[in-house]
Amino acid sequence: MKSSSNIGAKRRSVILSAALKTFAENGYRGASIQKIANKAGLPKANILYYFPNKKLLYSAVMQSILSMWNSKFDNVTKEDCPATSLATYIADKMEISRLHPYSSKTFAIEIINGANNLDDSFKKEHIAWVEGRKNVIRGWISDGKMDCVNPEFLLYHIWSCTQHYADFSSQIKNLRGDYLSKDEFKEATATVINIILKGCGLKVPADFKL
Amino acid sequence: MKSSSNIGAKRRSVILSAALKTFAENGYRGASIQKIANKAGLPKANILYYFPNKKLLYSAVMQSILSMWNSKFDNVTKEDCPATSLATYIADKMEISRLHPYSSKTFAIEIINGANNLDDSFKKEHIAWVEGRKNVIRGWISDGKMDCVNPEFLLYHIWSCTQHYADFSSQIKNLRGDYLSKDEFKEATATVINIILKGCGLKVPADFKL
DNA sequence: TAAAAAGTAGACCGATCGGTCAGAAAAATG
DNA sequence: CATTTTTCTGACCGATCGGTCTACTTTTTA
Repeated sequence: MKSSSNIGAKRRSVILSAALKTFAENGYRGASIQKIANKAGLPKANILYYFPNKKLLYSAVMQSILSMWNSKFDNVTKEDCPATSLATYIADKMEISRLHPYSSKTFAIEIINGANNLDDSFKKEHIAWVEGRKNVIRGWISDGKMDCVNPEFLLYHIWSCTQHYADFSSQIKNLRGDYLSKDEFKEATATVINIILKGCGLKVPADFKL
Repeated sequence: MKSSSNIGAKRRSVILSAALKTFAENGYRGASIQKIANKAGLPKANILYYFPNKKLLYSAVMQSILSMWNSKFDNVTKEDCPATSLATYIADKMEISRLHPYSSKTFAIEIINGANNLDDSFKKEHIAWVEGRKNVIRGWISDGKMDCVNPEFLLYHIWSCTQHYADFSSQIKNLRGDYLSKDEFKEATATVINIILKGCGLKVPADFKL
């Protein structure tokens, strides 16, 4: 029956991950279909069999990245503990940077280049998400649970610090001689959490564990 | 006399800024010499008259970016006030993000893509610079002037938060409807300074002005 | 002012780009 | 087994790529 779609799904997945890595290392234009094909171990024409053109392949890669970005923080309300919620969010984002650096890099390049290949639907979703999270943070502030910090700038702050460990990993490697180990990543995560939470007038909960 | 080198210097400068913008918006491969020529208002062959090939043009662009990276923080010692020094450094970096976003973006893309086009000499300089700054921060910590924060991670923290406002400006524009105004940039700068300084156990000096 | 040097620019080159196509190979179906 | 459908792939296409070359114009120099 549909074991045909089985091999198709497997190929698609191989191509997507080869494409993700190639886009992250070369940018959109620099990632030729031939390079992607080489990395996937398939002839070029086979890539175009599964993804009729480069834009569609790129969109599929971008879609797989965005679907990975949902987090527990999406459902946090102002009744939740701000310290725990923010610390968890930061830790989650750091874990994404550690485990999926190519996704972070490809997304970063897309934004840096002007975000011209992102659906308007995603952009609107993103605006709504941020609006909701800002309201939660505002609630925490007006309840006196944390310092009066511009909620939007706080979100930027969290995104930038955490994504940095994926996007700028080559710089970090140059400075340290090697990529961060899992333990070093844990220490970096603790540092980011400490600075941001303390910087917002929050204490890292005693029962919070990485 | 050397009015010949005058027009040459002028052309070089026009080409460099057109190239910078084109690299930032398209990445290295996506920035074709033709695109750069169009943006500079010159025929393609004229670009190649001043910069014999694309790599050399890119290197020249990168060099002009790196020469802009020098800051007052380079000469700070552990005798200086950490709060003032760090606040000033952050403010300087934010000002670079505001005034030279294309430089920041082009540099970011280079690092994200693996930093394969940076001279080893620059990389070594960078390592030495970081080592020096880490020692200053360690001095502040051991003198009890600030919290015990991993100096390297603190530098990463500062770099990421400040460069974010240049590199991810398209995302910020999408969320706010427009780019940050000069005043909004000032507010963002204050927020970054507050979070990081407080996060390190420092107080923003009363006499510190943006 | 004449020679030399610097700057301009169109035509052109081989290589690579994204993408098409026809037909072979493999797999599923009846 | 026959046939239909899916998957695979080398050959090929026009466009664009980075880069060269040559001839022309402008500017500088002696």
